[in-house]
Amino acid sequence: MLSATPSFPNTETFVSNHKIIYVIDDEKDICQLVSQELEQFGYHVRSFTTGAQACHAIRTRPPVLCIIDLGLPDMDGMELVKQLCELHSIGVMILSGRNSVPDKVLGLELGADDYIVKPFVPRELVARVNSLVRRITNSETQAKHETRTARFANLSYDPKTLSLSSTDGRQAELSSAEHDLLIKLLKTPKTILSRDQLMGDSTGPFDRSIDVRMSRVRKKVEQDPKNPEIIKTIYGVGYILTTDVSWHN
Amino acid sequence: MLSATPSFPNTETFVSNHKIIYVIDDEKDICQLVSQELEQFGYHVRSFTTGAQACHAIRTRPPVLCIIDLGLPDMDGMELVKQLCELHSIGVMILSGRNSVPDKVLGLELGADDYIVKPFVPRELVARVNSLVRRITNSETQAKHETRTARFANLSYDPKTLSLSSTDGRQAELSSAEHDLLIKLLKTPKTILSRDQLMGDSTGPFDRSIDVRMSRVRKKVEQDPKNPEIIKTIYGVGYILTTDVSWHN
DNA sequence: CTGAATTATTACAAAATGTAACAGAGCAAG
DNA sequence: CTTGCTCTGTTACATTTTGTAATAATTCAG
Repeated sequence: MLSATPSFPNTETFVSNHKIIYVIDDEKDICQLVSQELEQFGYHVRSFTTGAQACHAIRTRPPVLCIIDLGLPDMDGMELVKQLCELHSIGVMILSGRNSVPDKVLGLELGADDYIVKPFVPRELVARVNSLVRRITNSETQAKHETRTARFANLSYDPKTLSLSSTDGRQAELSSAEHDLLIKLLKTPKTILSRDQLMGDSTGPFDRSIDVRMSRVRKKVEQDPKNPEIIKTIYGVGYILTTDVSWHN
Repeated sequence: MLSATPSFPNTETFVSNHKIIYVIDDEKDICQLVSQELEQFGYHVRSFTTGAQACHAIRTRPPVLCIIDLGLPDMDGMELVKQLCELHSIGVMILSGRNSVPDKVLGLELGADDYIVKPFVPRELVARVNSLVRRITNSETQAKHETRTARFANLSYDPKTLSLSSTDGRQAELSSAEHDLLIKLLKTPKTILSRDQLMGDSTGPFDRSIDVRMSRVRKKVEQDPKNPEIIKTIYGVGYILTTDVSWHN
């Protein structure tokens, strides 16, 4: 049997980092504590003490997940959670002093992915963040295992051979980076994906490589790359695959 | 709808149920309790008291998620968790009597999505299951965007492509900010909406940006933008979409 | 009708995005 | 090892989107 294991696995290497996380809490101490802990694990953290500030930042630069205190000064935390969850597929963790079951249930049912009660153990918070980030950006692993062919618009993409073919006769081979991007879109169609979500890992915050990759994918996917129909840009947020996708063996 | 707890929002209807969940625990009582609770919420539950049985079933008929007790008789629970997480993109919740932080961290870092300590509150467990199922199925089939086409006045708006076309031949593409605005109007037709309601988030009280956006939307929507018919201004209050709206697939 | 308040529009600046061109890395063949 | 190729990120610049500020037009109370 497995007893208390003194050494944790070196999770830094497992989790793709440089991901952006927002901490929204009116208590500066909490922000600082959480930030510090997460930064140790390679995350890029920004703190906000009001909901309005956070909203603006989320719209400007969507993070991979938000850690939200329910007791904000300027708005109802639950309302913010709800909005966030409806808006994009950003991860939402509630960090609250309220320990009642109804509160937890309400938060989780509104769309939060986790609910942590203060006072909390920093290392456990990090583990939960890692877990959620892993789940959110999971399309990477799925991408590797996917062998079925995807059909969307008038296109057919075979992940085994990385080859794309259109009913109108066009054909193209994708590179692996292009493949990754396309697969992530195909796995989450009709959903806005932020640049962070599309970015596997290994990038700094001043990175435009996604845009270039997207441009390259569009060249092969779109009939008229200058007026994309299949992959649309959502200004200030990310990209979205507008078509349905079906998978075939 | 919601039987047990009328004070909670009716979010169960959002979660697509009839999903299969496996409960793996050597204590039959726990299995029974969890099963019963989850079935009330529409899940399809199967219980296993040994790891071997569960493994076989998982391979034969993969569930959307597994709830695993760490203390199994025939194998190390952690090992099972690890295998599950590596092999499939199945959700994994650990349900354990061990409350130590190292245990939690290990479990979560190995790949589990949640770690619940016994004794647990059944309703919270369900909420966490709902949350995780939502997250997992979201990444497969998700339509966070209105995908139907809206018809109003002599116009037709396709939110998938952000394109607007009129019976008289006019055509326009909306930007994403314009889209947001128009969608809000279309979702609540014949209702006065204040600027705050239309704004969504993140703006000070001295903000006229809505007016500008509205002006831009009108340029594309109205036949004669100088004399708007479809979107009227309510002086001192807000705006209103005057026409009926119907949605089509 | 007059004037203050509110809204519309225009012009401009800032921010975000698209993409061509370049450079470096990796790799296979010679 | 070198050569030539592909892939990929970076840079630079064009373009689009968006908000802000200034100005014009409209509404409403009196």
